Amino acid sequence: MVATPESVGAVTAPTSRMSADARRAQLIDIGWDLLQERPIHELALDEVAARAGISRTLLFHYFPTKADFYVAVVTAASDHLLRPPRVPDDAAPLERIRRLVEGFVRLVERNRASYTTLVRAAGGGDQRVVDLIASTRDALVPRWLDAAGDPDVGPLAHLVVRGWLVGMEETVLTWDPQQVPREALVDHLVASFLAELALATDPERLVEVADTRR
Amino acid sequence: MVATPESVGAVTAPTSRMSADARRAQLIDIGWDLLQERPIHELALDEVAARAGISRTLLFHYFPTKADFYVAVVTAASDHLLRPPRVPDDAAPLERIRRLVEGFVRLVERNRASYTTLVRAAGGGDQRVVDLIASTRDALVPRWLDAAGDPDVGPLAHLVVRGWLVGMEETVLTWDPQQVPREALVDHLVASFLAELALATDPERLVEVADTRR
DNA sequence: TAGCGTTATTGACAGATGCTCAACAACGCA
DNA sequence: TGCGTTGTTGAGCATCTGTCAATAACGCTA
Repeated sequence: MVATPESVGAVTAPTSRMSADARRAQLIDIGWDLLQERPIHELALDEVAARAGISRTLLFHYFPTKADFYVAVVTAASDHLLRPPRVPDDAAPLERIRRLVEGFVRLVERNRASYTTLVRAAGGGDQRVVDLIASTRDALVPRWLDAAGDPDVGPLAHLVVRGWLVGMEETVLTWDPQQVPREALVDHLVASFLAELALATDPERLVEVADTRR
Repeated sequence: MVATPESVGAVTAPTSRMSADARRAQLIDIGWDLLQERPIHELALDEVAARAGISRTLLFHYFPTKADFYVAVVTAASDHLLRPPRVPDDAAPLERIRRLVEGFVRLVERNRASYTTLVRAAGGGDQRVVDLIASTRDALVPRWLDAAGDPDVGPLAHLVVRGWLVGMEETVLTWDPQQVPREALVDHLVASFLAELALATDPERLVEVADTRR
């Protein structure tokens, strides 16, 4: 279980003997909280242990190395934040894409700090974390293609849709609602995705995309 | 001076007394080489000093903390790799954008490992590095807008062009020339940028973009 | 309830690393 | 030749990761 914003700073009760699973979960929870405040190399395991009210040795009992601990924390956060979105089958492609965009914007609105921490972890940390984020992104591509009604596209479309997703991530993360209205952002992202996909598969369809914008 | 792929592993001569500037450059050079192999938190300053043939103390003389050293290394690499591209004024917008895309693809082709190291540094390291990469990207946006002949656009266009640039970065970095021909990639990116910009400013122009693809 | 195996838990220790301090030595200049 | 500037270093301190052997709490069975 990963810390949600509500549980941040929750003081854990003075610890007696805990079950292995509960202890692991507690430590990961604390690790995630602390990782919001500072990057991994500035985080001492002493502090994690202290917050849990246990000795540092016990931490090493559950996670052989600091890197292992780090990977466990980021993996848990990834499971929590990047849960694959559900798209209703009955809606039209345009509507399904809009739902996906809406879902992501909402996710960032609710967990901006956590999400930033997570994607930044993709860079600095362990190779396993880099791979984790990369494979999570890879897994996202077919979902968006399915939603668009274009499941079977060539390698170029796969490649650029993946890039588009990363670009959208950056766009939404740097988005300032004061400068750009929420609806304008969502509208643009939907049209942008359709245009990108059309360009990579069937350029004639671009005209249709233009139509949806008038 | 940042290490180019050619200078990697160059053994520096046994050191006598060096000028401050030369020593700094040498240390940054070595730091960059080592940063290609492993992330910053796995890099011991002992090793940097050993490669330079000096004591660890001297390293601290030039860079007060390890973080300072890291920032200096990444900054130097950024200056070298992200040098602002030159665009000829005489060409048409379409051609100028193509030049920019070509330039970036070529940059990645020549320095894939270095570039990956650099953008990954944006995540793991110091806050100053995060800011550096962010401001470098910000500075890139007006250049692309100028090239497209649309210097004065609204905040939405700024935002999405910035996102598009990050997406393109990801696309080119994960691009596998075996699966997608170089020309197809470049063609797509050019059209994609124009479509993105058109969507954010003047949707009617999308039709023109479609024309350039037939 | 007593005994016993399992395992959660810990204190003490070792090795590595970031960083400080005071002193030395090479160089330029009057 | 002498002197100030500065490039350079070894020794030492504090912190942090990781190890090891021992302890104590718990569940299970007789």
